[in-house]
Amino acid sequence: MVTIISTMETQVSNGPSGTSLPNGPVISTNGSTDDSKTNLIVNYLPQNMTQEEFKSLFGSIGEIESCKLVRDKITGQSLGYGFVNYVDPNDADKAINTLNGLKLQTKTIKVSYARPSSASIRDANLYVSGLPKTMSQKDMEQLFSQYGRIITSRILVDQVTAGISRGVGFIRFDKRNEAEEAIKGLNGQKPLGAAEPITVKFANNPSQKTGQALLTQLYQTAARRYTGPLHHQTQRFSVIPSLGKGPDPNNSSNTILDNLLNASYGVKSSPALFPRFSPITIDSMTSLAGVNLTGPTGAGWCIFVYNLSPEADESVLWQLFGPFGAVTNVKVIRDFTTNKCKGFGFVTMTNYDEAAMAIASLNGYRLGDRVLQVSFKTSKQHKA
DNA sequence: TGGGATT
Repeated sequence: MVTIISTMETQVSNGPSGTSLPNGPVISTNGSTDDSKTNLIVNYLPQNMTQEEFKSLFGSIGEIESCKLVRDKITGQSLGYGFVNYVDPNDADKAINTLNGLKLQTKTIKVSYARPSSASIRDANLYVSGLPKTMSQKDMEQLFSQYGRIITSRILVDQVTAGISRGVGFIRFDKRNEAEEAIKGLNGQKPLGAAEPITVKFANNPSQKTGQALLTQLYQTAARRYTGPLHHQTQRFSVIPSLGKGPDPNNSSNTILDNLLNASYGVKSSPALFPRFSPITIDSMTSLAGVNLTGPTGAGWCIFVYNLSPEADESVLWQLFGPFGAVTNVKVIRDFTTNKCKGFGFVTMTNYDEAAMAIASLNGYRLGDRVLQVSFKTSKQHKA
């Protein structure tokens, strides 16, 4: 079996249709609301992200009218995408600008305006095989674009051959009838200069997954939850979040973090540095150091982040901690009058191993001209 | 011959 470690993909602008309108919900003459400027679709969400985490992430931008993580009807498993409808169109715009491209675990999420829901846009995804290995994603799009508007395209590439095309890809059209026309026109045809004909057919639906495949997926999801991130994940993506105003991931000043991550990511946990939560640990820590470790109090593991800049906002914390695992909440503590960050914040993570990995990796991390201090949140019981 | 975009 060949492991897919990366893919190439386009980002098609999905902007709201029509002319610009004043803020707030727009009521049309037939009574339906026009949510084209407030309703977003979010793609490539991590498989284990919950509805609550989803809402927390997008709620950090502004007031949400409604949001939904789409799940499989039968298994309840996340389908990896969801919808967020904001009250204010400005917040929808802000969400696209600040959260599109955010790295969460093994995924890079995509945030764009949702197209109006309609039967005509369903089942418009095509599976293409037999592509010449030299054909780029752009070439493929050019070939298919004569049949309609392309929403996404992707060519699968192989790890061992350093990103060489596997001759297999996907094309999603805006409309199903466009996809049908593309099949009629291109299935069994040789692209210009190609030796072999390509195969074009409708792609399988996620809900058409076999029972066996679902079991495999469930097993892998469960295994990942308990053994920590897979080693190959460090190769798929830079685990160092690329922050617009932060340090350059390619800059050598981050080599300490690089090494820490590369050393840490293949292992299950760092028990010597971060002993697992247990009553004995709490007792000894409390009595010896006058410090209480915060346990998994239903909400998860609370992490204290110190030395943030006055301009820091919630999205910085999402960007820093999101790649390490499930984050349920982030909070920047601000001065009441100036609304500037007071230099610290909190992050809540669901799983101990992921929280420990985030702390081990981000404590001492240089964010701009500041060095972060990151630890489990403690509460001083007795002042020395 | 296979990722995950329409509630």
